[in-house]
Amino acid sequence: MENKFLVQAVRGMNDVLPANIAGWERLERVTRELFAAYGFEEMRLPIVEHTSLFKRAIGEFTDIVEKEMYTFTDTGGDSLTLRPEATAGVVRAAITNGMLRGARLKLWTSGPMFRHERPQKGRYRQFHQIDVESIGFPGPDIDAELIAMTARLWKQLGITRVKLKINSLGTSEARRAYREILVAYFRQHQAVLDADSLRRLEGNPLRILDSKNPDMQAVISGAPLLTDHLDPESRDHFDTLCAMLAAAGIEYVVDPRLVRGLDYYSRTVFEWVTDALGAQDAICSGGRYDGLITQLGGEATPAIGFAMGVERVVELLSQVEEEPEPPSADVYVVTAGERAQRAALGIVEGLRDAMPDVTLHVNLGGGNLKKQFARADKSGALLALVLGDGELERGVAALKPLRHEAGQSECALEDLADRIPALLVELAGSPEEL
RNA sequence: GUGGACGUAGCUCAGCUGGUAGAGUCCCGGAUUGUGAUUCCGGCCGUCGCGGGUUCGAGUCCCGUCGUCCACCCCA
Repeated sequence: MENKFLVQAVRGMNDVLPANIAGWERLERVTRELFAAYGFEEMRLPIVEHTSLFKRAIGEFTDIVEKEMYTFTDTGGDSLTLRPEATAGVVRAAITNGMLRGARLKLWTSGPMFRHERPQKGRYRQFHQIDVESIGFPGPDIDAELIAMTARLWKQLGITRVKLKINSLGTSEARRAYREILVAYFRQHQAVLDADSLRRLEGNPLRILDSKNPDMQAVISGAPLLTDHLDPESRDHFDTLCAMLAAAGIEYVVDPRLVRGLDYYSRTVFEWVTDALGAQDAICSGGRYDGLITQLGGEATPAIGFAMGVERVVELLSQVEEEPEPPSADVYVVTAGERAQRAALGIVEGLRDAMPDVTLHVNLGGGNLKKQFARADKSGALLALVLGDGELERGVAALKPLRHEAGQSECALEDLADRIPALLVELAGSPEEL
């Protein structure tokens, strides 16, 4: 408090504290197992890449590149950037490690991403993504499988307030042609466009379509649809994807206005949204990027991927389930007397060897017995193990149940490793309120 | 980047129209010097986010700034 202006977290960069870690660990565990079951392999990538990688992959005129990247010059004079997303790095790694020839890669990675945005709920400057990429599969079968895998993930996590939106952006040629038609349309109605839309008319006219401004809805609903201007191959690709999703029983809505803010997407795009998180409602989204790899200098390879916002999914998780009790100790060891205190570590190490599954918390930092028992109680332990000078002289220790009326008993030191696990099973079976 | 709300003890909060701060909880000690959670008694903890202004006097009013939250924007 006194050094507040000196010791301060960087804006938009959060600590995840022990009280909140459960959801993170659960999401990490479930995704790890699920991805392995679908044949995806983990890779770990640098957080920093050359700035030019993101400029070329994401697009020079996107918001991310224009105003959100953490870019700096290192002491060698290179322009480097803290990754704002994961796909560019995965593709770069596939190229530079010679993984592309005849590639059929199923990869996933995770970690922090960085974007300099104004923080709000579900949007932070350092945030975490779990990212999945399939490289070398033309689809649409892999498109459907990826989406099915995400649907299964929500099911396994117990998340229900989500909806799947899909769309096709067509090939980059088709998109370019559509873009001209769209710009022509909006220019005819330029008088009713708001300031944001006028700005986007030059840079990224497709984004005008998902404006939230109520006054814009009339113009937008009258705009020509990308869906009506797809090239025949993309049309087939998308129709087959829809049929496969339907056959798999996965609910979706086709949203012709679903466009992405990154330039590399082509054909299939999808987004899982929720109504439970406020304005930052996209929890998982991605799409196909068939042209990106050649654009970055690799041999032509089709690919599709998605990223999930960890903070957002964890927030959803915390809404659907009680925060689990923090892990508590089985046994709390208290000591009485100087000799017992010195002997305690050795005795406990021996017990850890003999009963590795029992969690033993040893009282640290001294304190009288009153104090030690108060700590034992707060630790949640079922049992207190009392090592006192008097007991040790007789070769015994005292065992006191902390959640039961059952009285304290003595046990020979050499029998503790047998007696404690048996007692814990007994005590765990019938917890009483004291 | 734009707009709005809010910053008081470690935590949760109260402080009416300006008269220099309070509760609960937590923590510590005692009643019980080898036995916890309940009870009772006592104690510690604040430059009222920070800086400036108005005033005899500012937690309270004004300005600036930093931070948090929400929305726009953006997106995972």
